[in-house]
Amino acid sequence: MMDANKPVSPSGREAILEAAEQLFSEQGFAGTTISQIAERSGQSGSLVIFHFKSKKSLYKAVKASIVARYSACLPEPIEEVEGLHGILRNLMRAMFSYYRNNPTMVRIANWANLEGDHEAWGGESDWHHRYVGQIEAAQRRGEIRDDISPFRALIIITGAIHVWWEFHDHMLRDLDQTDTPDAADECFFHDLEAVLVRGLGPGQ
Amino acid sequence: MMDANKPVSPSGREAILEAAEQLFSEQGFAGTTISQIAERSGQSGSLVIFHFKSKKSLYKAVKASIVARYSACLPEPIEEVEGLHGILRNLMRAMFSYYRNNPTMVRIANWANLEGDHEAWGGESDWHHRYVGQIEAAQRRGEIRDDISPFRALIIITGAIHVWWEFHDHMLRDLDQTDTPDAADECFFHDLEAVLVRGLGPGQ
DNA sequence: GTCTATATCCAGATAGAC
DNA sequence: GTCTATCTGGATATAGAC
Repeated sequence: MMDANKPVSPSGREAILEAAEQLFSEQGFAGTTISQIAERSGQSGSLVIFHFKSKKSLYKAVKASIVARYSACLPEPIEEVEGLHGILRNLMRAMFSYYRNNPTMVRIANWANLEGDHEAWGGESDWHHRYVGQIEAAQRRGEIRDDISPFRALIIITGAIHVWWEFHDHMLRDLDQTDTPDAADECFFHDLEAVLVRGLGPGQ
Repeated sequence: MMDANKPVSPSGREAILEAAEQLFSEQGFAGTTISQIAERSGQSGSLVIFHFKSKKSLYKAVKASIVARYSACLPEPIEEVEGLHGILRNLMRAMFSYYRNNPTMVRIANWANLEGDHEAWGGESDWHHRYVGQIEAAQRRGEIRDDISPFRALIIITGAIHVWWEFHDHMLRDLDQTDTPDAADECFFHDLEAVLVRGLGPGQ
């Protein structure tokens, strides 16, 4: 009789998937070996292959599982949100919590980008288009300046946040003055919002 | 008799270094093999080891050569530049041409960041501090709003440009409306500048 | 400096017993 | 499903002749 709920201690297959996700995110595909995955998951190397056929397809399974697990967390299409302030806060808050809560996904996406993997991150494109649409609508309502393309406005917003996380450690080590990482995130959020509200606002 | 000038056709060692730079930038360290480097450089695998001792140290040599070659191209400390507009254009133009002209460096730096290599890109830190200093000075002169930390202002500026290049292909494929890549770069530069000039400007 | 040959190791993957 | 044993290939690196 199958138990529909997640088991308390993960099955062998689950343990492998989890260990693989960690290791791929730390070291990338080429930098990770099946033995490492076996060791960290407490399973044997042959079991890894038994469950997933090949290293390559395990990698795909990891990505698929991430997408399945987190696509629900992607910024929701909160249609009622209006106004530059609302759109900005909504988008920024969603991205911040997204990046904060999914460190392995962020890293794997970065590896995948370098490796030339341009598929599979399915939801992302929809997500972009949805926000582009929101920005366009706000422009029509006169809430966002309309001399900037909505596509590029979105990149400016998301780019700053993306880079903040991509070089998080690097920046805190090198340049930041704040005490704790959390405080640094807060400050960045605050300053970025201030710049964007004014930079994207209407009027001249 | 040594020729001080670069030979027209690169020596074996140079050819290896060049091929290695390409391949590391395309596939990362773990994803690249000595055989590939040998093949692309037209040399033998043993020669690669002969010249560079090990794959690891060849990787270091590649990074060192990149730094040596391009550190001169880093945005210069044009002290006379004043005013938000001047600083912005100066920084943005420098970064754009930098990214555009050094694609292998950009990719290798991204690999290195994921691989956890937090040294070696020596000039970068000085470079950041210099710009932070410029922004601070402009704030004291009242040319840039002073409720934003100079450090975070720099991240907002450089972040947008960095991401633009990191996902250049991705974005052009997915979202952009312009005809040519060059035109897309132009437009992005233009829009980003417009947003930042207003977003970072003084007063309210 | 350049080659051939080779050592060594370990990766990914298979076979088959249990 | 899980194990042990094993295959095969390819990786880094060395040795030594030329």
